[in-house]
Amino acid sequence: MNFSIAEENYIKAIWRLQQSDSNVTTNELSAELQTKPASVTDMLKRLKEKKILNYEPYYGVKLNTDGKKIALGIIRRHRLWEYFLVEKLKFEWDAVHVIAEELEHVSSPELIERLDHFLGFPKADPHGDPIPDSSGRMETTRHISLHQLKEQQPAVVSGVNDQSSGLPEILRQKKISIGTKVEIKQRFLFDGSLEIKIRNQPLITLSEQLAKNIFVTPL
Amino acid sequence: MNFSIAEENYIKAIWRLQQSDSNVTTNELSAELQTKPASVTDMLKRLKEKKILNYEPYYGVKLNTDGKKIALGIIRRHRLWEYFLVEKLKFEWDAVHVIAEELEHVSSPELIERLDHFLGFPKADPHGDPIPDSSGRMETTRHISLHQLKEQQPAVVSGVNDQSSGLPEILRQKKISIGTKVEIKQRFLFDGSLEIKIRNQPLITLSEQLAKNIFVTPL
DNA sequence: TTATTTTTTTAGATTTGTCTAAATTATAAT
DNA sequence: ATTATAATTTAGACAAATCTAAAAAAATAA
Ligand SMILES: [Mn+2]
Ligand SMILES: [Mn+2]
Ligand SMILES: [Mn+2]
Ligand SMILES: [Mn+2]
Repeated sequence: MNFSIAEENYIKAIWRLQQSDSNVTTNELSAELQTKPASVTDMLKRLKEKKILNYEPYYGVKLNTDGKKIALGIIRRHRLWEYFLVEKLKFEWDAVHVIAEELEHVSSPELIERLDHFLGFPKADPHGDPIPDSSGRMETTRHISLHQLKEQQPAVVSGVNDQSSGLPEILRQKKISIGTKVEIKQRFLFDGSLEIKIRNQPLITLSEQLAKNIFVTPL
Repeated sequence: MNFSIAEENYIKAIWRLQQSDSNVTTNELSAELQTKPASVTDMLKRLKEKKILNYEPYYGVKLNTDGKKIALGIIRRHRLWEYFLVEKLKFEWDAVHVIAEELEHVSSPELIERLDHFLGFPKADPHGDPIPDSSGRMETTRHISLHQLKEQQPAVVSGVNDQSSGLPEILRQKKISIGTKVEIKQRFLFDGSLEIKIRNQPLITLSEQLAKNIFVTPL
């Protein structure tokens, strides 16, 4: 089956929301996609027709097996393009999400397989998010935000928020990137800021805002 | 101003038809775009509203200065992507046109400038068609089809039809590619076939059909 | 349990891009 | 100069994707 750009954006949004909350509501989707709830209802009815999700009026929606596979195909395209934009075209990684939102809808399977090969079959995109393989399999990363990390618990930076602009600049200055080993030494309740220890570096301070945009995997 | 995918496809089609025939008709466009003449009329009225072309009901259409600039932007994107697909992803050049038809509509100027840089500022796409620069300037190639070339007139292959599938295979077998020096030794009126001389090679035979899909610049 | 608030759906309208069938205009033929 | 043919436009319809305003249902509070 073939999906329009609008349909693909809905499918991807449902998939994303479904990760944290298995049942996705109309209002959640409307917020995620910047549309009105009435438009969401219309689209859900159309996608139900196409048999890729279970939609129960008033009770929310959930992608079925086919729907999930389609979503992972779109996510694969999105993340491969993001990797291309950063690794080959030398974009900063806070600029690529918007462009990949468009590129992900180019629908040639052969294009994506060749792109994957050209890029050397990357496992993760520039934000640390795993790239599904051509059959839709993807490693489930179990990472939490640095803000949620316990004190004195060593962890490695495994991801960053893909939407926030200006993040690369501040992380470069703080000498933090994906793969950096970190540990929270002190947390201030006053403003949520953190004192962080990085190997061979003096203690550095991170704001709550910043810590919420960095994701880590505890060791 | 911003243009939809449908609008961009019309603009590009008008530009192409306008090259051989300054005044473009509704039926020509309808054939080129595989739509009905009535749909063309509707779109021409919309594009006239946007002031990128001169459209006189019953008398055809012509892009104005703004329209031509927009067209060249789309053509630039199309041809840069084609170059990328062949040079980097190793597609055969008969497969790339369809994919570039989609990629050309991704609308980030920064993306295209970086892609151009990444590719080393190529001057022509895989079919020998010139790539406009970022301000829309493009060398005007004056090439004719090999079928139209005069006998005994040396010429160099400067382009191939970008739409015909199977062309790379036969040209590889005949040892013809862009840059090859050719000369027609004999033309058979019976079937329009040609006897061609290529440097250091025995005479080869080309069908009329094939000769019409190869473009040359007389020396 | 009833009333209030919030969420969601329905009804009806709009824009874009397409179509078919009919009417109109231009062009070619007699 | 009519008439016939071909090209083009208009009229009216439709699907996709969106919206606003109103109605309905569900969740929450009193
Ligand atoms: Mn998108
Ligand atoms: Mn990403
Ligand atoms: Mn196109
Ligand atoms: Mn081309």
